[in-house]
Amino acid sequence: MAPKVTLEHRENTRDRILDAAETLFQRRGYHETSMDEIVRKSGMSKGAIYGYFESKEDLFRSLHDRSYVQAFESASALLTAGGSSRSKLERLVDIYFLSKDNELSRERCRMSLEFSVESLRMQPLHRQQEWRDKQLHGLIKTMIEEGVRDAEFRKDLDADSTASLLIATIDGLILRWATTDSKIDWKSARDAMVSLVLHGIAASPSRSG
Amino acid sequence: MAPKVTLEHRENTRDRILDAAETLFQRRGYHETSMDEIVRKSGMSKGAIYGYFESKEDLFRSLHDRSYVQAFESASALLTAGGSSRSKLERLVDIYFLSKDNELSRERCRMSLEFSVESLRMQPLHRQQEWRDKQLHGLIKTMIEEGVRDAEFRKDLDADSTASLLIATIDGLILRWATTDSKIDWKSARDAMVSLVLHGIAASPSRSG
Amino acid sequence: MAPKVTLEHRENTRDRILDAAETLFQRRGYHETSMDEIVRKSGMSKGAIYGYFESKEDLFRSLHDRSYVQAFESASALLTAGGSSRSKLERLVDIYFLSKDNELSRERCRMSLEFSVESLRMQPLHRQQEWRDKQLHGLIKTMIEEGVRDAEFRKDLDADSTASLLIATIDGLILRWATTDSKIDWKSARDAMVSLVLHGIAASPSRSG
Amino acid sequence: MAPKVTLEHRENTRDRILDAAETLFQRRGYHETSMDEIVRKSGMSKGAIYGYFESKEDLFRSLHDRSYVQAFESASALLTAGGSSRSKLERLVDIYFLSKDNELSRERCRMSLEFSVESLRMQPLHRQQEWRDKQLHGLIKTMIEEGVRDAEFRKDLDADSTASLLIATIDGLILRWATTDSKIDWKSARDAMVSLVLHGIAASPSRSG
DNA sequence: GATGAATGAGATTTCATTCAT
DNA sequence: TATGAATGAAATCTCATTCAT
Repeated sequence: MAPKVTLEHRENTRDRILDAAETLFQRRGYHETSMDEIVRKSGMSKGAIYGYFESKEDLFRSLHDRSYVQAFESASALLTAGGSSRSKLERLVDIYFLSKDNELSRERCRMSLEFSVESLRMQPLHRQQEWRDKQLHGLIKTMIEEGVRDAEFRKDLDADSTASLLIATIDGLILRWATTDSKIDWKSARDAMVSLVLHGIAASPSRSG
Repeated sequence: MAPKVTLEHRENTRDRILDAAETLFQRRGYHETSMDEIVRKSGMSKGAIYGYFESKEDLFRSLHDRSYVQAFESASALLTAGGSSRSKLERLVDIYFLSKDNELSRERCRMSLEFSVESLRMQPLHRQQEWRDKQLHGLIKTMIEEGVRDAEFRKDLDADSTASLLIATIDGLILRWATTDSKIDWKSARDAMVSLVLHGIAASPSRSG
Repeated sequence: MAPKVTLEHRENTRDRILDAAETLFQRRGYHETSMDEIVRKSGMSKGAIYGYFESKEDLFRSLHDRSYVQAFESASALLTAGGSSRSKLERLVDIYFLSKDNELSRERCRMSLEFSVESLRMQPLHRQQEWRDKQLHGLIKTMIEEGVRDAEFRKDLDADSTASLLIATIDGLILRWATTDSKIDWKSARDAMVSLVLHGIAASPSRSG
Repeated sequence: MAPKVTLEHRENTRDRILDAAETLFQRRGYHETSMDEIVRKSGMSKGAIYGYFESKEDLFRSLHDRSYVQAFESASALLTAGGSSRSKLERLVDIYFLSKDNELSRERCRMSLEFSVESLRMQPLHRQQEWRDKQLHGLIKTMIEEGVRDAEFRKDLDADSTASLLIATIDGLILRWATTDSKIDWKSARDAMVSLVLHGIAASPSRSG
């Protein structure tokens, strides 16, 4: 009856279910994972799971929520910490790819990608997702503006479109990474990307639009 | 009963099925589309469809094949045509986004994305997909090498990793595009991207990395 | 902790649960109403409800009990009160249709009907129900016998079968009433019924069997 | 491929499913009967049943349809056949209670009653049901008008409300019949009812309104 | 070859009831 | 005694695929 105990208990149980679902969705994909498997993995009963989540889709959604909040907090912390804009850029890229235990997580990227696809058919979520995208966009835009202010980045950069491109580029790397089986030397790929983003590929530093 | 007629007929029928599937997969997604719907849309019988395709997955695969071949041919043609490397870059971006009728097709991007996700669980296809990625990679690598040779691009570019990044960036834009509902001015987004890729974001043209 | 207070409390709680169930069963039907909804509506806990009622079915049964007792008391009172047999007949019909607040209650009729259906599969209850039917039958039989004695009704009436028919006719009206959505002028329907029951439809007053 | 064979086949299969469902719904009730039981009883596969009926509810609806059409045709035939109005009245009552094999079918009445209850929550069907009630009403109204014209029935009868009452009375008998377990001598109950309906219960033939 | 009725395993979800706290 | 989290059997329905005609 003590509410604190009950609440804590609910949190734990919820997390237990989310953990099981995360493992399975990452390993086998959303559609290939059945609720029965989540039941088995989590050790909970079917009814219990439906007491915490309205549906399989809601479970997926909630799982994404948790990941997003974790990732956003990490990104937020790193970007507000000190350091050069360049180093922030590097760390930003890392956040996307490193899981809790600082391991590159291809599975995680795959799930994230699958979520992007599925979320297209989840109307109410879609709104939320767009809001979050804006949040992230704002964060990175600020980082770029700081870089411009500190003269690390070009004066004539449009912070808005640059932020969009940056995000897209990182997303693209995730997609590649998630999609490929061949070993990639992650560090050098990241460095190459940062270098490209910093200096571009053009021969002359002439400014064209 | 001339075999040629029959072959032509088979081709047509096959395309009819693929067209129906394409429309439905794009509109409702792969998992949400049932074979019954494809039967209805295509006007073919169930047996007929299974005469042309081994399974629903095979149908999806074949559909992707057709799209890929079309896109690759377009890319190939554009890149071997004349023009500056910069203009090639611009056109390359366009190819990804423009459907047959030169319309931006968000639906198409979505299906392509869904295919990327699904293909992860389709082992035999996966190989093929990697081979194709290499093909595309080679095409773009060649384009970059030409750009370097013609002194349009920086001398110290690593063609390999630059090609990867380029592809990733474009993929990322697709993902954004497919995932977002808000109107995007496509031309200016593309120009911003090309500009970024060409000149980078760094303030000074000093070469680091 | 005086036992009387506790008993009173139990009665109140019991009624609170019955009220909640009544509202829901009438609004959504027995099968469509879940125990969770009753929990929510009544503001009681699950355990509490199961402390008062053995099962959902028992709850339904008890609810019917309460309604029946109320209705039977009303019928009993009206019939033993003075007045012509004809006026008793009229009032009898009304009792069936008027809820506590003297409003015609279609919902109530519907629930009563649903109960009749469900009770068929509730063996122990069935007995009770038959006993009650007999009780009501007796009440009405007595009323008819009085009517005959007072020369308001035909001498050759068989009180038994006439009572049955009378009940059936009223039940039939309930069924119609419960089942129809169209507005019915209740008073004139009742008067027509009483008139029909009194005088029959035959042209001549000749007595045939 | 011959359509006639296929159509006939479909009809037969459909009827086979309906027969199985009818038996079970009558024996155990709608809610207590599971689709699995219907599968077992009909000898069809689950998929097959869902190929013929959209849902369990649709199956119930269709079953009622079939019964209704049969009953209405019988009623229609009997009423348009010759004979006195009184004999028509008697036969009308019988139709309600006698199944195909001319057996009194309590089970059938129960199912019909349960359908009345369930249909309240089936909106689209509800409309149809009301239309049917009107159809039946019209049929009986005509019968009464003929009785009046032939001077078998009282001149001052209102055909409309009398038809309503008549139907209600029969429905009430069904309800009683369906609801009771005790043996009822059907013939004498019917005769008593017809007699009551013809001559009323009032002592004097004085016409009151 | 073509057809589409039939299959049936398996998916998600519900909900009356129990029982540890 | 009261609570409400947990249970888990059972329900409805889906759908890729097969195969007799």
